[in-house]
Amino acid sequence: MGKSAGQAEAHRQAPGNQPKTARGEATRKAILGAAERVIGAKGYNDASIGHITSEAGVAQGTFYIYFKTKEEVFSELVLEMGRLVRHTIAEATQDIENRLDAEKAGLQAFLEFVRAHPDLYRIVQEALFVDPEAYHEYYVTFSAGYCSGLSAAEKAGQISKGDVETRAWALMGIARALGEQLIVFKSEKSIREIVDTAYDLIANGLKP
Amino acid sequence: MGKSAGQAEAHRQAPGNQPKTARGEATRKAILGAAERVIGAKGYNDASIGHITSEAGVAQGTFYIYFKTKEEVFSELVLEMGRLVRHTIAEATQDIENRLDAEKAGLQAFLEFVRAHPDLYRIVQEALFVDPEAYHEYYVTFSAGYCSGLSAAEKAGQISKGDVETRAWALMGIARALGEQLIVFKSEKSIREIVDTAYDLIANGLKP
DNA sequence: CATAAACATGAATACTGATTCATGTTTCAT
DNA sequence: ATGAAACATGAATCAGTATTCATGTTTATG
Repeated sequence: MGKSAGQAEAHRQAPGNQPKTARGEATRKAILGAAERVIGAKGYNDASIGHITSEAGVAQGTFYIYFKTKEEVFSELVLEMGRLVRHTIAEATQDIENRLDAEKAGLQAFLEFVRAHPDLYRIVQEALFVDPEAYHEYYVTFSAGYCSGLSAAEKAGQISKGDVETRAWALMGIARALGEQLIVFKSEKSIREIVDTAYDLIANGLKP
Repeated sequence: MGKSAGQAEAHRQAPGNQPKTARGEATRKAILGAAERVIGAKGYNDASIGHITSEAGVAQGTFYIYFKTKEEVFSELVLEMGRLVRHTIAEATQDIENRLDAEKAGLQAFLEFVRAHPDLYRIVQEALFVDPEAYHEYYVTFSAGYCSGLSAAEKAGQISKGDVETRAWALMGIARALGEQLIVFKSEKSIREIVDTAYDLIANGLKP
């Protein structure tokens, strides 16, 4: 059907333009990286195309060769962030049999990721206002994975019974809040300490 | 020293202008209420002063009699929200001796509040980008109260030992995520169900 | 090399929306 | 009642910035 369909990753809307040479590829990457830094630092609205292109070292018009609108780079950033986080956590937990251990390793990987990419983190938060659809996709996808993991663990008797969906949201909420404490509130605690405390809460609860 | 200092509530920066008659008071309230609805619905950036004043039924210039800038109404909304939430939770938990019971009642009150005021909820989220200082104050104040509550409970042997600060953030994270699930992701679960599941997690953890 | 496609430029366009201001109207104290 | 302060108006100002476009430059390819 028609022209060859480019890479394997298919999304909604046609992107502004896929680069067709190495030069184009590099420029597009430069713009995307600049957008990540600038939007992460100043927020979506204060990050002008001018800022982004000058950070990328290209002219203003060049932006529109690769992205249809300002919102489009933003969406792409959010999507990329989602893939990256899922990949990071999956990798950190892939050969851990026990769910509780996986929970701990996953939380640690997440917090380390967040500390390493504070910009991307803020971008996801801002997506709720700039691109609600992307925000939804981010969390829904995440939640779905979480739910099936919890179901399996429940069946295997590794964790107690309980509504998996609510539990998934609660656990995501813990991770998110601890990540936020780390980067927005600049906590100086070590990730190790945080994870140990959180794990104890997740595994055993507060009961004496 | 100088003129009488108005009401008891002192904040940073001088406000645009405190009204001095009943008429002014009413107008100011109308604008604040309109701002809550409009900003809550459209977000900070898409909510223009024109929208807000027309929703309030006053002329555009009237806005600036009571608020110095657009950001100032926003700040005020965030501050108000903080007081309201704390008040709601304090009231719901005031004569509960046991910390775990208080946790449950507090979560329930919070979720009910959030469901009743979805606009105010989104506004606090957006504060991270529009007015980081107000955002900080919101969560830091909250966290401080939480920490002292947990410390006391720990000393009284009502809950197990553990770093109170991390625990406080984790618990706030649970509440926030469940609130978000409720209004942003339009969950249809009853608050009762959610609270029961979350309470079990908080009290007993996931261990089988 | 030649030539078309891809890529790059940055000035010009177009529009939005916060804030100001000169001018009324209402309220209050005397 | 009357002058001053408080309140209200909405058109005009002013600035920022997303997007377009006419014009070059580079790259791939026969």
